[in-house]
Amino acid sequence: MAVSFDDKFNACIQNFTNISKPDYTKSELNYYADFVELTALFSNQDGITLGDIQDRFFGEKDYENAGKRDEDEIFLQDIFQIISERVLIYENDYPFSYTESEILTLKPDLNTNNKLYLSLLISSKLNIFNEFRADLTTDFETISYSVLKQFLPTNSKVKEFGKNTEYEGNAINKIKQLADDLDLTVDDYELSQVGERNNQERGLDIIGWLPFNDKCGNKIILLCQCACGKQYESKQHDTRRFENYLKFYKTKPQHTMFIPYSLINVRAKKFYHSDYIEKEYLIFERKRILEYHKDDTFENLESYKIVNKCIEFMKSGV
DNA sequence: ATAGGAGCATGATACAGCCT
DNA sequence: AGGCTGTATCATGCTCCTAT
Repeated sequence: MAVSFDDKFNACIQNFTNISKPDYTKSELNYYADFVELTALFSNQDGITLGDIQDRFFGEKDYENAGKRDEDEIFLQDIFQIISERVLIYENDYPFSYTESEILTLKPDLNTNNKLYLSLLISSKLNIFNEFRADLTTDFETISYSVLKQFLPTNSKVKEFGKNTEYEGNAINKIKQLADDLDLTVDDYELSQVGERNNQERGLDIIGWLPFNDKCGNKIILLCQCACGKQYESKQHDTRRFENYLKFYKTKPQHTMFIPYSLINVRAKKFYHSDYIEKEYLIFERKRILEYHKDDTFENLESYKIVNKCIEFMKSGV
């Protein structure tokens, strides 16, 4: 009854084929750019052009007036503008080449970071890679863990609190153990509000802190949440709950999110979708994750296998 | 068996823009 | 003005998964 890897993969390909045009909101060009990159990944080795995407998105459409047609044309150009930007900002990490002839194609030889890029791309399209959802979300947490370790000074502590956690018992017990590790006390009333039968993590996936040898609770602490789904906005409150459970001492924890989407807007030196990102959050998005992933964590993950399968699939030229 | 969590789909509602 | 249409937002519910 076990579904094989190949079956799952084929189901994903089918999911992708069934979507001729994803219906994100018009302004979400990033998401469309991701979809275009996926199209290039699953095309045969010839790559794709703006015209191919035009056919895929609007092939059936009868235009009543030229204005609408122009509007769609500009929309497509804006998407490819984002892709041109990505070529520049991701440099060697970018797994695609976008040539002078304006063909988007997968590079022939991909290094680990190129594959990690593809993994993040796939993880941000869980509706398509639905069959691998569990693998992709747990692997994303593992990747985020490794990134945070690389990002923080070498003596800092980084722990997984979600999947693969070393903390045991129900949520209340996990939080108590964590408080102990951090030399903090818990707010008993707030903690009593957590169900005894809640065995999970209450929205904290990873935690990192800069330790001191003393037992004083005054320290820099990062509370991290990993979110693959498109609704990462709505998960931003999750780590805030820990400000109720734990009595932080003279410092505020740094709320942090890991997101597989590409959010850096180079020209503005800010984020795309900036209005979705709350105050006082540190964001690790696609570009930053690639910048700080330096060890071999990724190569041992299921998502690495999935990426390789995609590449193999593309080269077989179906 | 059960609870909790992740993520998505769906449907109701409100609203802006456009046509007549 | 009235009505049509596409779009955005929100709450709800569904499915799948995991830990106990």
